Amino acid sequence: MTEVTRSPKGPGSVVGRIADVLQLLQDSMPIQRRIVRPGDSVYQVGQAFGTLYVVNSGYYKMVNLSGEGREQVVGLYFKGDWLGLDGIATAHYTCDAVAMDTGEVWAIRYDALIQAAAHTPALLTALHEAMSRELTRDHESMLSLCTLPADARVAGFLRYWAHALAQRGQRTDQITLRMTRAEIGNYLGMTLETVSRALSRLARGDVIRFSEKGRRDIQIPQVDALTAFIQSTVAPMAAAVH
Amino acid sequence: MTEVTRSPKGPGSVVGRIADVLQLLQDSMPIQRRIVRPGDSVYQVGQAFGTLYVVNSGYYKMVNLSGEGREQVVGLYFKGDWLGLDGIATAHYTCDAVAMDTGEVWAIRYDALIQAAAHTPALLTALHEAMSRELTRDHESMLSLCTLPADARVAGFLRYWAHALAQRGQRTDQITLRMTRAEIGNYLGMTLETVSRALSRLARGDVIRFSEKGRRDIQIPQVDALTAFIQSTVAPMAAAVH
DNA sequence: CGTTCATTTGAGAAACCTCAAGATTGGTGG
DNA sequence: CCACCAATCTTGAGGTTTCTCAAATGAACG
Repeated sequence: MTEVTRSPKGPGSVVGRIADVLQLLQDSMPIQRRIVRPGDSVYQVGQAFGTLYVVNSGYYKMVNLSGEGREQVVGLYFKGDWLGLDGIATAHYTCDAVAMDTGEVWAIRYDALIQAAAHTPALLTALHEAMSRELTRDHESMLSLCTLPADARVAGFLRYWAHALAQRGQRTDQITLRMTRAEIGNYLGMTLETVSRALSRLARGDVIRFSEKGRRDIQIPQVDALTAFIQSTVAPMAAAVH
Repeated sequence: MTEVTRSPKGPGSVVGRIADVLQLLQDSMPIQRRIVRPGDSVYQVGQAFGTLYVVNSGYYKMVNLSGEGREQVVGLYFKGDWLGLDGIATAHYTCDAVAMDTGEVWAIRYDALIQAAAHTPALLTALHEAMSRELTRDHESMLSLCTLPADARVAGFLRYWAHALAQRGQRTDQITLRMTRAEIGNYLGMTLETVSRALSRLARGDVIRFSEKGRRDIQIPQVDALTAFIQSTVAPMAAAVH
């Protein structure tokens, strides 16, 4: 375990760990702050790699483009997440990182990071944990894509978003999605109509509620209900044991 | 197009780079060699993380298990690939790494690797490239899963396997799959019957051929035909421009 | 040389997609 | 503040892909 100055949020908490990494970077590295607006690209596919970006605020999607125009959202990113890790191997970014809201990213030169890590090993730990976390997250995405029906994937998406907010100390009973139905559908491997129908069914079953403010504000009375719903779609006969 | 066949061992070739990494590890790190047999786990989910494994020979799959028994193959690994990277973030492995054939992996203590990297920076580069490559590969998997019909995903799987062999200096016109139809289907998000039908259709269209030796030996006269097939499924009306 | 597992193929069912029409929302200019 | 426009969202009906269930064939192994 690396010994980093702990944030006031409490040692060991996820909120604290995310804040700690940002603090650590700020203290030990040359950081270039960059404000982005909705739709801005942090970096684009094909661009020469050289810098990593750590999210300080805002919401971001990573979009993979195939040669012939197929387009795929392959990841969502929040405060404390790292962008640009895909570019290390080939020295070119392989995706577009797009801001879904106004926010701030911290640009960090990869070579400078490696140098600074020589006398601040915690930097290396932070980088490796970020990459490892993303691998695990990708694997969970594949698990959802391949084993869950559409409604459960949407429920899983909401749970993931709520969990990401909770980890960052924000309330999770009411979340505001930064994505259109089409973007959600692309991320989850279904059409926008299927997303809409899935949300309607979840609302009908009282797993979620739509706020009066608009269809992108969703109330989640209890996150556990989402988990229960997902499990019910995959093992509907769990009680029938004899 | 990658030029692998021309000078398989030449400097700068992919074959050379994979061999170089193995050589580097061997020269600069304490390595523990470990022989595995088909079905053996290199490591298992939940186990405490501590060591990474680099494939020296054999074929491996990474399997993600959800709590309730859902099971998902999330990656395939060949010579030179790293196993165990998912364990860094949480200090516990999050998947099972399973050998699909007899082979040898090199066990490397993560902390020893970090220490050795202090005076051999190339070790760090190799680790980061491995993680970054896997991220990019995961993104490509998601792209396939979400945007391609079943037949094209099977074609993409064969192309991926052939490409992996070509990068390692092996012939690619005849490949022996180490996976059952059920495993392939799990990896590609479809049932074993759909895999079987897709292979039959590819054979009928002469994109592949079955060897007389058995249904797991597949001849690929030209890898480009697989690419053409994939593109034909996603843009069938490409010629109709007016 | 039988037993077991893997594979192929068919027929019907289910999930999801496509196409289409309204309804709602958010932004913009009058 | 209101009216309008463009984009987004919802819902329905019908079509397509893929899954499920089933049976037969082929391969592997003691």
